[in-house]
Amino acid sequence: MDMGVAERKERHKEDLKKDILTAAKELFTQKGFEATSIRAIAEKIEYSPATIYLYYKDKNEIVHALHQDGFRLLVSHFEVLNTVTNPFERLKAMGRSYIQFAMQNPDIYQLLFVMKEPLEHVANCFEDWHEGDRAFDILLKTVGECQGIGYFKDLDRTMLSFSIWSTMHGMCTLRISGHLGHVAIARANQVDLDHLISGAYETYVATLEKLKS
Amino acid sequence: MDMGVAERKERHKEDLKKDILTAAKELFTQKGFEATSIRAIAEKIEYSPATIYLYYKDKNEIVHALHQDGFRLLVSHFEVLNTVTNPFERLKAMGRSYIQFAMQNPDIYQLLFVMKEPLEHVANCFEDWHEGDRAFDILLKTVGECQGIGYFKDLDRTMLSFSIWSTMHGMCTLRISGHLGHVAIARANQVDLDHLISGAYETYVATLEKLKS
DNA sequence: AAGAATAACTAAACACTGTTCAGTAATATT
DNA sequence: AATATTACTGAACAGTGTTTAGTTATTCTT
Repeated sequence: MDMGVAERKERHKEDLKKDILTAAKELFTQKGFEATSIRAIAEKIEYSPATIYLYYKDKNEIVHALHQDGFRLLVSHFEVLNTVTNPFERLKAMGRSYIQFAMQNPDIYQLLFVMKEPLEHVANCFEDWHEGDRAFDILLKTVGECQGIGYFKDLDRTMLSFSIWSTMHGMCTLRISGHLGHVAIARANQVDLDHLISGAYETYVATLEKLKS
Repeated sequence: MDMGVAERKERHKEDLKKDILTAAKELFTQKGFEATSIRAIAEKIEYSPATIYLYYKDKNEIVHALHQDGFRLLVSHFEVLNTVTNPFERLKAMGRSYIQFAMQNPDIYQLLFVMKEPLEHVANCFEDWHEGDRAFDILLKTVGECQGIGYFKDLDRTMLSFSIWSTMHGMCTLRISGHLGHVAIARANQVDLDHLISGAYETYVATLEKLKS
């Protein structure tokens, strides 16, 4: 087999691998996660279900691949914020970006931060999940810089970062899972949940604002 | 059929309905949620799978029934705290209770606050979910009382309550889902995740503490 | 007490799911 | 042209939630 043909075939194989991924991503975000079957993905790319297993050993491996994509997307959201020089302003913008990311891509958000399966897959692979760590590193660094200009003076940087992340994550998951909506509707406080979320976020920001010495 | 026999049969039916529930609860907390099948529940109570559908129309209806139990358990955790007179101390204790509840009953916690299915079932039923609202009402009331003694003066009570709930929920879910562990291990900061959680919580409490005018 | 009605229960099936494996068809190498 | 390799798939396995037709067992009526 001459070199050109080998390359073409290799390219085709990688194309197909990507096709599976994009088909999966589309179905996941459309139908939701549990509702997407290997058979449905196979049908979308017009191959047999068994073929998918030649490119991904598991359904989890597919999820894991999307995982990496998702994190790259999130981190790219954050990287725009480097233009904001004031670290506290940057921290506030990060929070808003985080919420925005979760609201715009609820299924991907769940994939990254709620589902256990891809995480277990990562645990066996060691190698990656670097993307995920980088996102947290950005938060850690920003909190550190905030401390540099007088915020959060006597608080542990790591603990505070976890606490902030938890608040963001809690807001996003309560919104996505529908539990926030349920409590809100029961109270008829606020029908527009996006306003409720941003209201709660602004209130949280207000509490952080007061932590300047 | 005389009255005594009718009662006995009725009693037996309700017993069986409860037996299904306790079997389901046991399996859920043991094997996890997704891993528990109707067939497994049926085998545990030594009945046919089809019998379960005579007592519960859905798997979701079973989940929903456990839902109510779970909320009662959570609220009972909170009711002990009525002995704490200082509202801010009570709020702090509530947070700790909430975390403790989630750590001791991770599957029930997920059932109450993460899973969508039982929530959708509630949406069709209207009637209940009162238990869930009561839990949030307790938080709302406590935050209000804190404002009465000078805390959170210029903050919206409802928004702050949502924010606090989000923080608690975020900590618990990140812990339960394993995502907290993953980031922590990658940093080798803290192997004991329970210490990490309580550390993050204490840091959060410290931020709230400073919001007294 | 015998027959009709009702209630409780279940075997078996349906339409799914993820996954595996033997086997086929197409391509490349010798 | 014959062989080896690669890409792919049909069919099956073991499992899922759920439904339905049918079988017992119990109760009511005559």
